[in-house]
Amino acid sequence: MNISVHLRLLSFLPRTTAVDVWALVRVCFALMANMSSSVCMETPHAHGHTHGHTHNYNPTPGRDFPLQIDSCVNPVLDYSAQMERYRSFATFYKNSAAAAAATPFPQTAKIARIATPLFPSARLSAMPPWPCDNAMLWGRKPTAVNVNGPHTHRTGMSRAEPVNVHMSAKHIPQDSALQMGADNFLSPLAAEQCRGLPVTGAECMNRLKCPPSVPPGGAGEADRGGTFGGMPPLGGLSLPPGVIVMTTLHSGAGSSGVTMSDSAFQIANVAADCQHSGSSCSGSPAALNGNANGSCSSGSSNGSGAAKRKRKRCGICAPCRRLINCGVCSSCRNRKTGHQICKFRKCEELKKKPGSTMEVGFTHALTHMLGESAIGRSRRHLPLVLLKNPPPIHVIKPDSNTRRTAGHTPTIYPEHWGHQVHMPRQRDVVDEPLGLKLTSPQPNTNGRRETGT
DNA sequence: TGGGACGTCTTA
DNA sequence: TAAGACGTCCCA
Repeated sequence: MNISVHLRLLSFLPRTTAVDVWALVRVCFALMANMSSSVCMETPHAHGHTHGHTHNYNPTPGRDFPLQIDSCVNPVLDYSAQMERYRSFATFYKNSAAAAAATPFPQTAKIARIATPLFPSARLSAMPPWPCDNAMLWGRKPTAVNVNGPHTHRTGMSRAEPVNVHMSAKHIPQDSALQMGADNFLSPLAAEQCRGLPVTGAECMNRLKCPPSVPPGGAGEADRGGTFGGMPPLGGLSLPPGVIVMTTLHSGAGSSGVTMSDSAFQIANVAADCQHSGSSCSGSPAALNGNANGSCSSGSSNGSGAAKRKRKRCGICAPCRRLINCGVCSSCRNRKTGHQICKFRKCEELKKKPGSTMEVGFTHALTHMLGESAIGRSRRHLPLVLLKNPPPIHVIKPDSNTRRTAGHTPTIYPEHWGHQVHMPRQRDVVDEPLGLKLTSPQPNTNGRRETGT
């Protein structure tokens, strides 16, 4: 589907004013910009050609609608093709893992290789196959789009060529198509705000683009099949299937608000857990870390020597929100023996030693903000918005092909894409933030054998 | 009961 | 110090 198609449709309408036409054009452009690359801003009739191609288009009702439908399907075809490409590359990486392990490879290069989108085209062009995922995190500058001119060709785009309006979308190089889609959709402001934020591009896009009036759990991203607001679910080449879009309290574009949203939610979790688990915490921020120095105790793990509870993923940090195993890191390769989560999904909080978490800083901040030790007291002392409106997690229900076997988070390999996945249960996020159950140093009950391997 | 994942120790 | 290995926890 492309703009020209809509303009063709407009040709069937009664005569409208130029202003009306371009108002509709802008609407169509806003809706379709992220879906296709076959963009030509001319109306199909009688326009002066200053560019190199001509339009031999005579709309015939009843004959042209199949063409229009075909144009609508093209993005879906591209999507399937992208998924097929991804699976092939996933297979490639999987098969070549052994060879890669045997070959000396600089660590930085290895990380870069893993962290880079698996699509070669995306690597080459710094453009992921879905425009809204990690795109902005790669520092790609969106291209300004001028849709106001009556004869605007999008030849000013960075790498896009002039595209014939009659060219089917599937004949267009995918890079160009995707680039155009993303660039049309993103504003420079959005890119700047997303850059550097510890969020995925998808989430950033939601934060930036979702209107504040969209109620959590309503007609949100999940209901639209993972597409962004304002985009039709079919053909919206936005997110790979299974990627869950997490929205936050703040729908505004302020980066500070975004950061504060996550942080505040984490604080809320900490405080909530203290009360929820029947624990009693002192007002000391250190207690909130749940480390041995804290005075937070609970019924299940008191300081007298109860079993040390494992910390759990915070569910908030970027790695936690990453849902798909890279499949190529050592943890993924040695999953059976390593028993470790993908390195890129390892919770940032779990990477830290207990007691060196960020809650201390935010606890202080919140304490100062509220004028009292809210964390050490009760949920009643938390900002009401945090209690009544925790950041919603839109969970896409897994289909029948996606098993839920893990105790924590399902492992999603690239080859599982195409099925929908879901996030760690909300209870993991809300009820058991990291560290709170840790009370005192315990003898090593886990650990390896006494004798080396 | 199977499997994901954390904690800790060992090794390079 | 990072990475790997493995016991153990935890959950469905």
